[in-house]
Amino acid sequence: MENKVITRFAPSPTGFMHVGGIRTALYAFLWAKKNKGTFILRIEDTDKEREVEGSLNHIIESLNWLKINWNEGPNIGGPHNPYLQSERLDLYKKYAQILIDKGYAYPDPYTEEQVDEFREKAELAKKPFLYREHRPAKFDAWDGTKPLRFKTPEIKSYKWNDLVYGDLSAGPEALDDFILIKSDGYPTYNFAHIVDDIEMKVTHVMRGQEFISSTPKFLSIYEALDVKPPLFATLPPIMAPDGKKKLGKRDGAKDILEYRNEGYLPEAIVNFLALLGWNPGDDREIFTMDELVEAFDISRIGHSGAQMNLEKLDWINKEHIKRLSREELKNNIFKYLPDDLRIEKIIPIISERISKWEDIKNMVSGGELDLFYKKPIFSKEKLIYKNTSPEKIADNLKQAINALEKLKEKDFTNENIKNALMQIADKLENRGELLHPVRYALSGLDKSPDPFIIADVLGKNETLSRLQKAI
RNA sequence: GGCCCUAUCGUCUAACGGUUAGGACAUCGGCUUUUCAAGCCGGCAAUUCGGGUUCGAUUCCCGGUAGGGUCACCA
Repeated sequence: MENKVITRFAPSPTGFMHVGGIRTALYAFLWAKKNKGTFILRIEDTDKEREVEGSLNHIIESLNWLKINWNEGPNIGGPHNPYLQSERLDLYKKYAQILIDKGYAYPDPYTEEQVDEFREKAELAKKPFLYREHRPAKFDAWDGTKPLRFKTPEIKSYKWNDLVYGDLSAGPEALDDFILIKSDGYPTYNFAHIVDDIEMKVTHVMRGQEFISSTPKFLSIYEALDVKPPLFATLPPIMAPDGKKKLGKRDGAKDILEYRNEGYLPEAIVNFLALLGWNPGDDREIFTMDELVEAFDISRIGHSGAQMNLEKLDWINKEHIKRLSREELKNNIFKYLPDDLRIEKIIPIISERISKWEDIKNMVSGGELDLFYKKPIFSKEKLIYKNTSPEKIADNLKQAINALEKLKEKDFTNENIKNALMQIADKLENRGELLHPVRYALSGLDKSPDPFIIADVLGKNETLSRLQKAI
């Protein structure tokens, strides 16, 4: 099993998850699954300043909801315990010592203020800030109170291969003596993630485009440690709705769990995000998770940023709703109804009209379902179909009542009602002379489901009573 | 400012030198029909610009333009 694929998703617990992070997690997950490999969840909690309480649970809940399941990680453990970086500090110290021994790390002698000054100077001169230009001539021993910096072995240009972007390169200004261990004893991302990826034997690293420019730093660390780097797969950014910049929390990137609250199916979110930056190479658009695993391929990940398209998400969600079993539909729908007495009959009305569960709320209060929960209020004028006379309409309604009365209670079904009414309607000049007033009498709405299903749902008594009232 | 990445319908994208530039969402129109929704059929709609290379460029190269990223004791 030397070639086993191992991927990881390594969020920091600094708040909720949004689509960007989820998509990265999804791709790493899909790639591991496709190759029957391992998907690791690792928590990069090395910045205690930015840490947000409850984030870890939130991350776990979000991924669980979407069924992006990890083989190793917090709360389930694994061969590389623990999976919280804050609990792996000894390991980073060990690797830091290796670098110190090799002469590739040294304590930063400056104060933070001094470094800030260097930075401001560089900014003023419109030059990139490079700490290494201020690298001290000789180094003290590291006592742990100062930040430990990497001593870049060789300042050069890097070229490397990326599974998505192909050949990438960066100039020497991408290389610097960055901090390995902070003065608080915690490692930086730049260092910790490399140590962990080595220890956890990660084979494919997937992450956003924003890391391209720091890849030379990572490569120089791998070189200094004399370890072969993993394969890199860089993901294109997800853009804010205006398409102008990378989507971030500030641009309205939502907590992924909000989509759950609004009534999106996890399968739809996964499907949507999979297609945002990747395509299967054919015309398929609707995928289950298993189908995604099957179809996914790194080589078909795109290079350019993609904008969130909520309308498409609605459509995808709708398609997934269509594919639900009756039982699954019922389980999702009943929560939104005032009572579940009529749920069996109402399901078809709902399922073809909504794109997400939350839409049912609007159907119940003031929408197409309202008529089942209270008596309709209707106007005489609207009962009239086009130019038909009121007398004629009343007569038609009477015929309808007569026909429906003949139906036994248990035969009072959508189909039988339709047959009975259509028989009358077909004799008229216009079916609408009967069907419109019936529909309107039953619903009191300009827009509603068809009269047959309404009558079916209402039942015989209520149907006749409403028709009688209309006359 | 340096370095890096990107550029096909409004949006997501396909076409990896030769296609009437394809699909999907959205939109518009028609059919169906008692209204709405759904469904079916159809329309509109794109290769950022300028140079090359080539018999031939959406596709390869160079440049412009535009957008994005990055230059932290954040990840």
